[in-house]
Amino acid sequence: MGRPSPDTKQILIDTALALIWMSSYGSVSVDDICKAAGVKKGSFYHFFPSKVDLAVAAMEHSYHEVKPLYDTIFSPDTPPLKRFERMMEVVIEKQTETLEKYGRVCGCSDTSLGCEMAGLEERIRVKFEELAQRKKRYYENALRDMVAEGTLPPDTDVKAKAHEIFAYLLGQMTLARIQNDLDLLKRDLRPGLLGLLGVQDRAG
Amino acid sequence: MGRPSPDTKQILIDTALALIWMSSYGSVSVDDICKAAGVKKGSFYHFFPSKVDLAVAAMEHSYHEVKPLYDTIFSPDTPPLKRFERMMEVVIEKQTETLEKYGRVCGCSDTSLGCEMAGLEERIRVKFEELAQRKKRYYENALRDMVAEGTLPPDTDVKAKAHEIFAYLLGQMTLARIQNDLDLLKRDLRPGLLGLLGVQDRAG
DNA sequence: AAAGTTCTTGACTGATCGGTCAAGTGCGCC
DNA sequence: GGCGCACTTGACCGATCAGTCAAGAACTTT
Repeated sequence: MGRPSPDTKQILIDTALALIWMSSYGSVSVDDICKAAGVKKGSFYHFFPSKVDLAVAAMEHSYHEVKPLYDTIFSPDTPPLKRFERMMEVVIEKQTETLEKYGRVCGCSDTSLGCEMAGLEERIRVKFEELAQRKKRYYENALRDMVAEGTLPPDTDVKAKAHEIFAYLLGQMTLARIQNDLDLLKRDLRPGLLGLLGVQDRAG
Repeated sequence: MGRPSPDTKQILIDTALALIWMSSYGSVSVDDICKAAGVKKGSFYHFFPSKVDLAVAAMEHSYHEVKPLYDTIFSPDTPPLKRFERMMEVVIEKQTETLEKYGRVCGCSDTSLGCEMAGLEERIRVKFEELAQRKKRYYENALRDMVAEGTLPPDTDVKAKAHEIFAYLLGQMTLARIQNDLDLLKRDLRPGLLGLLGVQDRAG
């Protein structure tokens, strides 16, 4: 067929992301990905020198896909606390989507991949750290606005608090994934994050 | 040699736990475990019908190993807030141990195994859920004491708060594992958990 | 229209995977 | 002292693993 499909690479990335997110890196083979993507293995290795290269590309792609949404949620035009509240809503919406689309709660793909592979593949660890930094920057930015408006005390360690919030989100999503249960996330995500922010709950 | 080694089974469990904790379930083969344990594969399958059976046994074993410590930390003889503070110290001590012993921050073995395998092996999901429940019971117990002594408001949802704390710990440990970095854990674990508890930091 | 580049194809490799098996080997017990 | 059970051994299985390769097909460039 020659050079007909210029998006073969993108199909591979999308397929791999879905398969690995649903199960795990180790349990999804290159053959699995190729079969699901309708692409031959030779083509796979034309675009990606190895399986981990595809995984790294998938991490990068998944971030670029949600970045516009992050920019909207964390718009300086929105009151900072509302940004966090909107983010929690979106997290739950996204998890509901994967539950419907893939039949299970999938959690955060970067975290699952990172937890499994960061110790074995340095490039995955590096990519995770890069994306984590970029996400935490949104939180830090909002926290600084909260300090400015007086919602948080002026001596707040913004970087530390952003890390705490990130860890908490990641923990809740990972638990939801492992237990394949959205109800706990829906019930407990919000009050915990508000507690971390040090603001009392004034009901949804 | 006949029947010389009555602890072959235990050696296999210990070896498997260490190897899987360091890397991942998928990247450690039965051959790897046998080789590291100095046991032949036939013996492995004499004791365990499959690789996942060993993993489940390892999860169970790791819990029984720390249970006495949990009982000490969460002794009703200790003021409840102090229990949480002591637990955080122990978490950091344990992570420091694995860093020295295995050369990397390993996080929580159940979480890593659960995150990787819960969607593929129902028995691992079930075992994770059982152990998570048992750990959360310690937190709930301490939280009830905090309500009783007036540190927490009487309408506190103890189960929800225990879940939040569990998720936060799990998130911090998973991040420490992925980034292979103990410093963030040391800096941020404590203030975040105190924030979740709704008590201000009165310095360590 | 010829040459060069990009992509596809399918057959192939050696290594490794989880798991099996028959044949021992040494011990406790009658 | 011999029977039977618990355990060990090493060879073995078919399937699958990540990755390779030579050949060809379609497109671009000249």
